[in-house]
Amino acid sequence: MGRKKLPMRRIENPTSRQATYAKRKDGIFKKANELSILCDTDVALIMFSPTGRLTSFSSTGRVEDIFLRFVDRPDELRGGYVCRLSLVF
Amino acid sequence: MGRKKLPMRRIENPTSRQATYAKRKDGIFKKANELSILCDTDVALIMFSPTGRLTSFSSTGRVEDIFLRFVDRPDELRGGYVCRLSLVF
DNA sequence: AACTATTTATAAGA
DNA sequence: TTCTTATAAATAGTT
Repeated sequence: MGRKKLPMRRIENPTSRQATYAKRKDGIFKKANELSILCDTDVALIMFSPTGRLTSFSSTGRVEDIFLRFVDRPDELRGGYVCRLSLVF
Repeated sequence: MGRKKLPMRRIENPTSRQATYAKRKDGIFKKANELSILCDTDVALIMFSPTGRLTSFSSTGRVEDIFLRFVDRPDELRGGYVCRLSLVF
């Protein structure tokens, strides 16, 4: 989106990187919130900013509660994807 | 987005709810992946489908690794938001 | 599973 | 830094 298409790689300029983080953090937050409401499902989200600040979101109770439901499942039922390894968009 | 604006409440029709979940799950996945690449930062995401299936994403290593960095912080530094309580969009 | 009309997110710019 | 806006991207309803 936006005036130009952003190449999908690390933004080298620290000011731009932080600015993009601030905007996209809000966006993904909103998406997580909407997903949990529209689909009546549980979502947990943990994000660290480029400067190390933490933001977390949980659709219900605490992040820990949702995380516990995650660790209770065997690996093969965790639906796990790791960035840059098995994810290609 | 889409042909009509969706009211921000639970989608009652189970087929529509699952269809919307499938689309938006992919979208938020993509956003999480892009955020971690563009801003060179860590992101973890856990989502349950309306039928209980789990999907997880981690920008680095395992979800557990990022979660451990979360629990290591005192509450006031966790940047926590809970849907429908402190979040208003 | 694809399509496309619309809505939404956001990169630059002010 | 907060606001604007041109453009890219996501997606609701449809086929």
